[in-house]
Amino acid sequence: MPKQNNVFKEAYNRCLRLFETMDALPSEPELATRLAISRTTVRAVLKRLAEVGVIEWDKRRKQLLRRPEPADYFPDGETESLSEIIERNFMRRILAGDRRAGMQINELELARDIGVGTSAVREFLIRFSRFGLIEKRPNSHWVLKGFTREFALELTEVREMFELRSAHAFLALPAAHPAWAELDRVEADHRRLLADFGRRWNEFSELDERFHRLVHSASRNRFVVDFYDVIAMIFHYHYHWNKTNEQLRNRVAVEEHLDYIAALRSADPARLEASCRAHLKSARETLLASILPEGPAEAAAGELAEAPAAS
Amino acid sequence: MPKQNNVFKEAYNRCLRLFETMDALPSEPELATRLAISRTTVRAVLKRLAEVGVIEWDKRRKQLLRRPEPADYFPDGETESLSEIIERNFMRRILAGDRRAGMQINELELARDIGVGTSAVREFLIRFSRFGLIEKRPNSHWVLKGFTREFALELTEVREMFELRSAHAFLALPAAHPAWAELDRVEADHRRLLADFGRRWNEFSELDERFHRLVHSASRNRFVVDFYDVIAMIFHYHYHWNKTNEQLRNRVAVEEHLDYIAALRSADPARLEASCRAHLKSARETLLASILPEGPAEAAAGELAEAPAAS
DNA sequence: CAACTGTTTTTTATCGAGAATAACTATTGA
DNA sequence: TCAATAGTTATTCTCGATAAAAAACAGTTG
Repeated sequence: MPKQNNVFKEAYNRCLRLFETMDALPSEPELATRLAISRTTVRAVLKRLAEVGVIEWDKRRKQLLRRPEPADYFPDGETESLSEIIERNFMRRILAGDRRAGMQINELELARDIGVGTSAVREFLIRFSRFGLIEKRPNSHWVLKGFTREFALELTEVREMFELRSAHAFLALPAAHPAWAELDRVEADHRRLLADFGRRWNEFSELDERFHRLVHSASRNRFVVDFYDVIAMIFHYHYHWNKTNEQLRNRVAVEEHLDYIAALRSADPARLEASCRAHLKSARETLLASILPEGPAEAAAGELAEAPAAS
Repeated sequence: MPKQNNVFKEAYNRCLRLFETMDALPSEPELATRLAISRTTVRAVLKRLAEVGVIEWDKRRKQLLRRPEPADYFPDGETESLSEIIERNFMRRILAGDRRAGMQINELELARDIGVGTSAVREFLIRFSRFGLIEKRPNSHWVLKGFTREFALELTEVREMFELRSAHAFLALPAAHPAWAELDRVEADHRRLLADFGRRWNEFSELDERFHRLVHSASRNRFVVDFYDVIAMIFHYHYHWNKTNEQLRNRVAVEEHLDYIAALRSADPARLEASCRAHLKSARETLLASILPEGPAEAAAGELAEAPAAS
């Protein structure tokens, strides 16, 4: 079974969503641009829509016959890409389940458990390795280094270094730079969120990433920007699984962000430094608090795993 | 033709080299440890050695029949691993050959040109992408971002941030830490190199990496340490292909290293800062000098390549 | 004739197979 | 008995095949 047509299915769903509020149907190239897919897939989607009776399609005469209904959509599970499936499964395993450091990771077993080919798992692991949580023993297995306290400290150390530098670089951006406009929008979204916090507090995670990526982008340095992928990945799963005090934590973070944004606008480096540091400190503490304290048993397991590698 | 047996061949060659000066043949597990391979491969090697008549092998009675001759060795080229072959080819293409930024990279074409399977190329590109020189358009091609001036500046910016911090962390290492002993050895090797510089100056590249990795290791931060892989890769190919003033550059660098080492020993943060900065500055200038100045044509090419990505 | 549609070619994403290798288990002989 | 060896099983690494998706090419139409 080579390649699932999840690009098609996902595009089909997004197309339906589009047609719920759209009357004049756009041309094939325009749809392709809108959905960020190739025209080949657009035509497949249109063909199916015509078959199902949502639209009438004769060359360049396209007409909406009826509004899409919930039953028209493909189920969520089928639109997920293979790498997303693998990532979700893998992260659940190492963050939630049996996450002993030093544990071996078996490509074949992972592939069988998730129900995908080994190549997909291999490529995922290679991509994932840049996050520093796993390490390859050539011609042999992968070693799980574990989402440990050390990992969190190393991560936040670099994060703080990069973000402080980026924040200062932000100050130096010319007033006409689009980042300032985006900062306005991000701030407005923060205030909107705060106004209805009781209901929408769980939207914070997304906003958090958007704000910090904006700050990092001011560094104009691909290594700094790319490093945020590591942070985003960790925080994504962290937000996803660690629910203790979540609402309060998020509320504090929103306030800190607003202070941080004000500091960026103040053009006062000292104030920015203080505000940025304060926020980074509480982010670090939150992350550290979510990590189970490790006993010496864990360290021993790590050493045990180290030994057979040499032989 | 699945999988080249280059681990076997390389182990075979190293085994021959071992047997040139060895009389009592060791056991299988011991040989495996010595050659850092599995016993299975050791047995394959022994089997072949017996077939060729270098040894006699009956269960646990092994005997050397004759000394290995040059003709017994496998040719060197065949001992290179697949990923090394791909890396070398790829780097030659983008650093030496047609290195227009924005250029598309075609997996299939690369695989055909190099003469390997597509999976090997895919996996290489995924691994290589963390160096920030290429970027994937999902479901589509890779884009070469190019070894440009911007790349070099972004690389050195992070490098300087990390190395300064690591150098200061080095000062704080306890006197008993093994890094100080390694620093002694590295310094001694620098002096030895300097004593016979006219002949051995091209050994500097290796020593350079060893020294800087030692400094970075003091950070005790996997992201800092791993980042040196990017630097090492770039400098490796840079040393390999840019031969202008090479000897002089290396000599200057050796002197700077010695000053840097002395500064580490001085326990004087201000002196260390100055010495480290001076060396990093000249490293940056050397790297920048090796990059061809880019005209506006290059930037235009980059923009052109950006456009079709959306469609 | 520019934008669109129809058709064909190329490339990517994924799986399964098989050689090379590692890991595990049983055996042997001093 | 126990360390070294022999035999067996499991896993990684690589390739080739195939469907999905993208891209290129070739006609159409207002």
